[in-house]
Amino acid sequence: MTNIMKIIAGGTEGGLEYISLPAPPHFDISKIFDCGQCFRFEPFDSRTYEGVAYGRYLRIRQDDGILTLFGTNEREFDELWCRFLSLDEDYSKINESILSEMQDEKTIKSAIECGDGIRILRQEKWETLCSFIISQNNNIPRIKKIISALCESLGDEISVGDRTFYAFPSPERIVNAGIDFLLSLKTGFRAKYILDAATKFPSLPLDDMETMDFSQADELLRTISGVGPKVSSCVLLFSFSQVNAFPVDVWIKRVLEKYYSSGISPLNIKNYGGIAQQYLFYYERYGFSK
DNA sequence: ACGCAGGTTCGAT
DNA sequence: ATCGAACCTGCG
Repeated sequence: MTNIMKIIAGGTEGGLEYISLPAPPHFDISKIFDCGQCFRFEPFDSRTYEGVAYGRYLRIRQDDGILTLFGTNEREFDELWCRFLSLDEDYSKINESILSEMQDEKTIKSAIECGDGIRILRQEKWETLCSFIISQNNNIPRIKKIISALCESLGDEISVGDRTFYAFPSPERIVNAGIDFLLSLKTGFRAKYILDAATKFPSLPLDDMETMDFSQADELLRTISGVGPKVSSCVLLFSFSQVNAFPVDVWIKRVLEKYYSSGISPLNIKNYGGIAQQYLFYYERYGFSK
C-alpha cells in the first residue's frame, strides 16, 4: 500500500510517538467512530479517540484540518492505519457516484450532507465477525461490555504508558476457552454461534472474499451458525472492503419505509451501496431528520 | 413488571 | 417460501 497522505510532522509527546498529517476532506473522526461500525474505539477527549485494532494501539486527534496519530509512526501508518482509516479512498468521488446513481434524490442528498465525514473502516475480519454475532438482538452498551470482557480475559496485553489495553483474541483461543467460558461472559444464546464462528473462520478464503462478488462471500459467511443477512453484510462491509454490502437493520427498515416505499431505492445502488447505507443510517439515527 | 435492544434459528403452515 | 415464536441478559 502506497502512502498517499503526506506526513507533515512527527516526534514524541508524553512518551508516545506521533505523526501529523493534513486531514483530508470528508473525514470526521467523531462520525467514523460513532456511526456504529466499531465497538472498540472510545473518546479520549473532545477531539480525540483511542482504541486497539490489529493488535495495535492508536490514539487519533483531529483539529484545525490536522490529523495527529499517537502511538504509531510513519512506517506503521503506511502499513496499517492508512488503510484501516480508509485514507486511501476518494470520498468526493464516492459521494458523487452515489448521488448520481440516486438521481439527486432529496433524502440521500440530505443524508450525505448529514453524514459527510463518515469513512468505512477496514477492521480486522475475525474481530468484526465475532463482534457482530455478539451484537444480534442486543444493545450497544452491553455489546461493548461483552467484547471488552472477552478481550481482557483472552487477549494479549498492550501497555500504553501506565494503562493496559487488550488485543482481540484469536479464534483458536476462543475455541480453547470453550462454551462455558463464553456463557460466563453473558453472551447467552450467542455463545454457540461464537464457537461455531471461531471453529470455521480459519478455513475461510479470507483474501478471496474481498474480491469475489458480494453474494458469494455472503454465502460463505452464512455457513456459520448465527450469521444471517444482517451480520453477514455488516462484516463484509466493515472488514472485507465489500462496499456494496447493504446491511438492513431496524433503522434502515425505517428509512426504506419512510422515504423509499416507491420509486427509486438505495437497495438498487450498484457502486458504494454500503456507504450510502451508512449515510442513511446515520441520518435516521443520529441526524435531525424530521 | 414486562417490553425491548443494531437478528437468527427453528418449527409450523 | 413465508411467518411467528423463542432466545440470554440487563435496562427502563
